[in-house]
Amino acid sequence: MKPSRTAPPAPSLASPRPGGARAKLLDAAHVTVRRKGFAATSVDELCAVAGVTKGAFFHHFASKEALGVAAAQGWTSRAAPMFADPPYTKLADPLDRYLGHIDLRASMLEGEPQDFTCFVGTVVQESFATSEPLRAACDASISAYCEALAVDIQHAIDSYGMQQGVTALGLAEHTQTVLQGAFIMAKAKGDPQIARDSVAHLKRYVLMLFKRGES
Amino acid sequence: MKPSRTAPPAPSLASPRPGGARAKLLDAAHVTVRRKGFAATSVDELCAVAGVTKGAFFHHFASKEALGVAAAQGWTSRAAPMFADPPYTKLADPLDRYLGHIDLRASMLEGEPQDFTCFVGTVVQESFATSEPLRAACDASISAYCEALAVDIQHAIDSYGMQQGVTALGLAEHTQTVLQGAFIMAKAKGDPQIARDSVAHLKRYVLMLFKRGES
DNA sequence: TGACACATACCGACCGGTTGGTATGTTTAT
DNA sequence: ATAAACATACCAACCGGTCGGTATGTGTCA
Repeated sequence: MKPSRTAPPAPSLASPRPGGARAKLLDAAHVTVRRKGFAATSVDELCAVAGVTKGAFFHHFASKEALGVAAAQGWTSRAAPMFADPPYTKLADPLDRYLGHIDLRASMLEGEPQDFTCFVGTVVQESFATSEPLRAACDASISAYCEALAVDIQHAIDSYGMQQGVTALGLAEHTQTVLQGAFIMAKAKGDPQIARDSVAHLKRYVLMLFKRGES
Repeated sequence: MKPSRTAPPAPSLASPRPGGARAKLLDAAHVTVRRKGFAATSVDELCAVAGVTKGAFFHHFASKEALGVAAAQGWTSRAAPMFADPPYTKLADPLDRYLGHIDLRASMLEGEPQDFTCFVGTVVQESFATSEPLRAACDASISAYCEALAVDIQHAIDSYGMQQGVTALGLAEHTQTVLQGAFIMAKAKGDPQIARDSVAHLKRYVLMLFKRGES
């Protein structure tokens, strides 16, 4: 609430040093919050995981909520290379690029849920009604993902055609919906297999929509 | 942790009185936890919402975790009438019954997210790695839903046939996956429209799978 | 070059309030 | 009467956040 005492508590916007306390706290949040949730993760624990002190925490972030907002923004940048780097992005057919992305997401569903699930999906579920800044930051991250994915889908629709009522952004959002739901199912079962199965259903749907599937 | 002092703290299993403190606390948990999450909901707040005292709370539940387990079990019973009562359950065609259920779930996606989202989905996301009893109770509730839904789907498959790789239980689980994901998206956007859109995609998929849809 | 002014990064003891949980007394239905 | 159902009072641990302080740059002017 208060604008703090003498020094503004978010000064390192121009210097996101890789080994600095700020970056280490953001990493610690991505790891710890995905395992325990946001509310159940204390500032002290975040500091312990990051190997910094509480003084450093409140030097870089005005509050725990502000750390959450910054971590949500950082999650988007962390996920960005997933769209730029992989080999399937070089494919000529935009539908192949979309399908390649779905395959990539399916292949990531391995190991422990806390290692493949989504930081912003976890946070928004707890905070949507209690913290508008957190909700908005998580929404921005999810929306950025959907909009990036919608580009290839739109190109695929332009090439292959599409039935009424299906839009590129809508299909991208449905893709994200299935992934978020798959994370919850994997957490409930303690096994990522059920998540892979749902992504397989999604791929089958996409193939049928674009009339590439058979039977 | 400790097995408690003199009186066992869960004595009212044989007397689930409708107006009793136990039932009121379970209701309060369903309402409050869906809005704020499990960890962020304190025992004091639960008691205040239920209109009972802390003494009553720990008379009926050995711990906050035990309340969560009981509330997850209670969520299943609370959702049960949704499968037994509605008019579509009287339809002769099992596929119509499945589609009727999807329509019902879509029609429920209105108002504030905290009023239509899933208690066990919310809880399991926070607790899957930190409380095995909670995770198991949420898993049991979700699995019961999927198995109930799979009955009609299996009948539909028996009538209409199905391509390889698609099972009744798998499709029921995918249905649940889309719903859980839709809840998260609605929370992020603060608007249930995106959730309804995803359920529409699910229905289109089911229609195509059973070759009832066109183009 | 060097010294002064100032900003940034970080430390860790400390604070008041809240937390889940306990101990014990009182009411109520059988 | 008696046991379950509830209320009151309380506690130690932990919570997010604040505090005064230090160490290390970094720009500036002589």
